[in-house]
Amino acid sequence: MPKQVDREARRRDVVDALFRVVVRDGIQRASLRTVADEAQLNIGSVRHYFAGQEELMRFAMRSMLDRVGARLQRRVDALGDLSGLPAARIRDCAVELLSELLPLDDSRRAEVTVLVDFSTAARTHPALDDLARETATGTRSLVRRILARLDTAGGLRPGLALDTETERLTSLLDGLAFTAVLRPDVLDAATCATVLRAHVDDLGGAAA
Amino acid sequence: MPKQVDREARRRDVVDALFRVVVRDGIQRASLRTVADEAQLNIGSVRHYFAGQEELMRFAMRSMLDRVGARLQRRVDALGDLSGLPAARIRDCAVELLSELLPLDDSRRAEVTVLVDFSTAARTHPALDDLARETATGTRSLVRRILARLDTAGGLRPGLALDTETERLTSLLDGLAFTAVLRPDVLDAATCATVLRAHVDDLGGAAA
DNA sequence: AACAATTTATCACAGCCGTGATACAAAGGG
DNA sequence: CCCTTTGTATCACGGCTGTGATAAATTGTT
Repeated sequence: MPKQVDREARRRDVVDALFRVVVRDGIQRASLRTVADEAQLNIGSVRHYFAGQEELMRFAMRSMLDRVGARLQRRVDALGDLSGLPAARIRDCAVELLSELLPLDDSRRAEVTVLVDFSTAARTHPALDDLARETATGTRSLVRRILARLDTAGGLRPGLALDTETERLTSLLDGLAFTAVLRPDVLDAATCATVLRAHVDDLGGAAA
Repeated sequence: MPKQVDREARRRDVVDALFRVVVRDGIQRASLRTVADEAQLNIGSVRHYFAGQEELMRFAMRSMLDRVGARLQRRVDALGDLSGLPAARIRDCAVELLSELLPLDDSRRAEVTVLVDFSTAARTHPALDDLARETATGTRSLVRRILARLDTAGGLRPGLALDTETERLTSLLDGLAFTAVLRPDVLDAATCATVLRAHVDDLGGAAA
């Protein structure tokens, strides 16, 4: 076989460059040429590893979903078995886990920025539709599982509907992420965390 | 004086055409040429009424802010004096008012779609920054006033911090609007309304 | 009728874009 | 050494963008 180049690694390099462009200049500016420049590659090389713009975009969004999903899974595994723990402790874990979806540091800010740009772009780009849908349903699925576990541990006030609470908490997270990314001058990371904490505590009952 | 053309009316026509393009194809596709076509005007005419792309965009976003703001003000005026009313009734008014910010029908869906597109675009378009900021702070200001009035009417559970609750409710609204506009298949109008209702009721206490 | 201001309509230019086609370099297997 | 495969680089094309410059049509006033 000819040249020995790690194809997958190259693709990841290109996608990383694309993420930097999206975070810095927005998804509109993420053309094959600008991404190639950012990756210090020739546009011909980029086109060698990706069939075209659409495949690059889809692969990039899929990579981001996998990345966030993997980190979440790692966090879940690290928590281990929670059965028998006091409700307050489980609430802490819930906050910790959900915090992964908020732009509380530069790394997560970059991720959420990319996801917001991709999700909004998907509205008018059919090629990204299924991935954007997966993003929305994935978050809901995670939130629902967390609330369910919280419930079985007695960490949920009686009279709350799981369906409604799932949408409520998910929308709260989405809104926090949205504004924290787009308007850091209006909503900073600390306030983000405070609001999430307040909501989860509130779900558990009056006692702080 | 020469030709008799209502300059402001023409500008409004162009802006309405721009909104239609943004809702249909996204803000990226809202070029001078496509907007002129949508308005059934020559690009030369559009450029006669607007100095350039930037002024058109700014004027359009300002128009949208004014439109939503005016409708909100009308709603507030229609409510009249609420002092002395039972807390439950005030909660109803709060829900009614805040529902204006959610895409519960086609008209509001179009508005929210435009605002989401403009707000995300503003992240990388300095010309729109102040208007996007105004959007975010305006919503917060409204939510805060509503919560404050709810509080004085005894419609707020004790132990809630106004600052935090303002951010919480605002983020909830933003998240609902965001997903309802981008993923109507995941979050429909009815669920939107249900969640808002549940949150406001929850702020008032256990009793539904 | 003549004029002037407004409005409408075109043309041209430079700059992006994605992409097809193609040439060239490099590297490992025969 | 040759040859095939892989990677890199470049050119050209059509299409879109905003915008400057300019012409033409329209309309009210004088």
